[in-house]
Order: sequence, then structure tokens, then C-alpha cells
Amino acid sequence: MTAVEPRTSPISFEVTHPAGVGTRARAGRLETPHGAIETPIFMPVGTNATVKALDPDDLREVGAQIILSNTYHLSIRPGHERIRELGGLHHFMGWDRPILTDSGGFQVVSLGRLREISEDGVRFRSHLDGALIDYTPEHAIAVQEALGSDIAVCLDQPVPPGSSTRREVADATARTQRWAERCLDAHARSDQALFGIIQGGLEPDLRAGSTAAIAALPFDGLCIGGLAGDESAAERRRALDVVVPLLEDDPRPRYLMGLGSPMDLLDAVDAGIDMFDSVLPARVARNATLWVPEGRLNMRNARFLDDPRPVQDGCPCRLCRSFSRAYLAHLLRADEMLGYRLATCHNLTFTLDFMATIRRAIRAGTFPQTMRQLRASRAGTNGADSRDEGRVKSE
RNA sequence: UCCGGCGUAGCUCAGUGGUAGAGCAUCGGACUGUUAAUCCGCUGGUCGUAGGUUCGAAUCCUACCGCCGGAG
Repeated sequence: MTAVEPRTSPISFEVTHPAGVGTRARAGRLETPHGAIETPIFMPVGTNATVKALDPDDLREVGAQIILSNTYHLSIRPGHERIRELGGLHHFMGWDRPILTDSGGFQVVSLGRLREISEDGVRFRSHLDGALIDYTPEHAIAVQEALGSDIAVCLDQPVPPGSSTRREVADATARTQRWAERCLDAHARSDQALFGIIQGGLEPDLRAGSTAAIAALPFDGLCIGGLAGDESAAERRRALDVVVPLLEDDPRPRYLMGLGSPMDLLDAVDAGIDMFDSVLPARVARNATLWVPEGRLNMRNARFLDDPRPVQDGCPCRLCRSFSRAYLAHLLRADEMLGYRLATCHNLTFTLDFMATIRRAIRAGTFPQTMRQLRASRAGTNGADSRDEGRVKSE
């Protein structure tokens, strides 16, 4: 597929290390109005203009280069006009690095009971006060322009994972394409990039068609949506192996929406994805699951109450530098705020370090070997060996 | 000493004749473009003790033990 003639873009993406033999993994650099980021990249999620439990200093310390925030949620609270008047989202939340805003498309799925979809847009019933909210593609763009994120995203209609029929997938995918054109027409802010979203579910032909249709439009980047749901890793990989080859000559970044577990990230990088976001590491941390190279630790387990070791030996994060597993286990049981913060710091540090390791391997041309090693490590999984993490130091 | 109340899961308590429940705690699990410091599940009790009435008692009766309150 040939590249589209892009409009003047506020961002620039350069693939510094193209896909090599035996993998589609590539490394690059994305320049945005608030600085550059290195790909493949993981974006922590800060729905309400905050990555829960962390402040911007923590975010910098864990190595966040760019974060994601949410258009729908900010539009109803505190209100996008208010944020605009207060100087924009970066200033409002004290984060001067890049921000990508999700359009609210995901809320079409996550707030499934509170909305109705029509050709015009989505009518939400506010989960806060029940008010009716007419959420159109144009509105999603207007909100994002008010927020002033570096990268805006089109309103789309994700396909509910699992239970949808082929017909429903086809309809949602077609509508997402029509909405993509409306978003493009509505978007005016020249210092903000706009990404389009590819849908198509797990149907190869619908994925391919959506890829062609969205890639034909002058977006600054391409999102792949409707994955990171209930599908298996193999199903997801098959979908990516339909999409990415069609974008082989496309100069734009590829962003797989919603993916966050270490093994999932690894496989998707291998499939040729540049950008990711997910609440997973942060949410799981607040719920007491800590990711380590050998698997995961459920800090609610009684065995940690007397464990004087750090969560992860050698980890540079705020938690592992200063505190024991026993202390974290205590904090989380006591519902202490510090526990949530420290646990979140660790999992985000882990995830962002994991991505940094991947980037280094790609640049060094050793990604396939590194991938095998990382996959064998079972990082972040509930593998059979995760209970033996105390002995793994020797490897 | 008398009168009254109460003794049911680790804790706080429902359950007043038909073979025991809840919340929390414990123990374990899940979480992927956040309505999530959330959710799910498993353990766990000879219903203070001993008798009695009854086809059947946590539940009714008697005695005793313990705790609380009141009166002397």
C-alpha cells in the first residue's frame, strides 16, 4: 500500500531501526509538540488527568515518556472548556511531556448499558449524574482540541469482544470509517496530531478492509482497536498479521490500543506495533499484584507478611529501593495510600523497563533472541514458576 | 443476694419449633483504549454447659456457668 500524502503534521515519526529478519519489530522516534518519545513505547493511562496514585514527579521517575488521558471522562468532569480556560490539559495536570487523549470510543463498550449508538454518534447517560450527553465524532474532536493533547484520536465504535456477530462487527467497522472522515473534517488544531482507528474484529477480511480504508485517510498515525479484549493471544496475533503487512510501506506509527501485560506487549512488538497503552499494570498494582521478571507476586498472600526482601532485587523503583515485601503487604492490607503509590510505581517501572529492554534489543539487532528469553521468563504471568521467585537470583 | 438483659463463625450480629446465615476478617484468584484502592471464590459454628418437652430445639422449660446493667 502506498503512503498517503499527509497534511502538514505536528508530529514526525522516524523508524530508526526497521524490521529485521524473522520479526516485524522496529524501533523509532516520534517527535511531538511536547517532546520526543522512543518507540516501541508504553503509555500509562491517566483517565481523569492523573495516573491514579502518582504525581508527575513519580511519572518521570518511573520513566514515562508519554501518558494517555480520556476525552469522555474529562468532558463531563471537570469539563473540557474549564480545562481549556485553565491553560490546557498539560498545564492543568502539571505534566509537560506528551499526552495522547483517547476519544471516548472505549466508553462505548465500557459504559455499554449507559449509551445508545446511532449514525450521528453516541448518546451517553452520564455515569455521574444521569444527564444525557450527545457524543458525536465532531464533539469528540472539539473536546480534544480544548484539552490540547499532542495526539487526538478519532471516535470509533469498538466491537464488543466475544459475543458479536460478523454482521455487528461489519456494521461497527463501517461506521468507524465514516466517523473517521467526520473527525478528520472537524479537526482544525494544527499543533495536534490525529490518529485514525482500524477496527474489523477478528474477521481477516474486515480487518484488511478497515486497514485499507483508514490508512487511505491523512491521519498522523494509525490505531488498531477492538483487540486487548477477550480474544486469545493467537487470535490477536492473527489479526495483527493481517493489519501490519498492509502497512509495511506506511510511514506512520502503529498504536495497538489497550494492551498492557508484558507477554502481550512482547508479542505485539514482534508483530510490528509501535505504541501501547493499558490500565493493567497500574490497576493490577492497586489490587496487590506486582510484576517481576519471574512472574507475579500477589502481595495479599500471607507468605509476604514476614518477607524482608524487596519485591524485585535490583529494581530501581521507589518501592524496591527502600522497602520490603513485608512492608508493602502491610500497607496494602491496611488500605494505606502509600501502598497504592508504591505498588503502582513498581509495576509501571517494570513495564517501562521491559519496553526499554525491547527497544535496546531491536536497536542491537538481537530482538528475536531477547524475545525468546523474555518469553521464557514468564514476566508478569501467573506461571507455574512464579512461586519460586526467591531462588531465581541464581540464573 | 435479688431483679433484668445477653451468651450463635476470628469479630459485630441476624435467625423464636423443621436438620444454621450476613457483613467484616482470614485464605486464594481475577483484572488489558478505567464507572475499579474493584470484583469473584474457598475455608470457617457439637448455636455457653447439662438435662427436659416435642416426630423434630439455636428457637419452648429447668438448673448451672459466664458477661453486662439495675437494686440492695
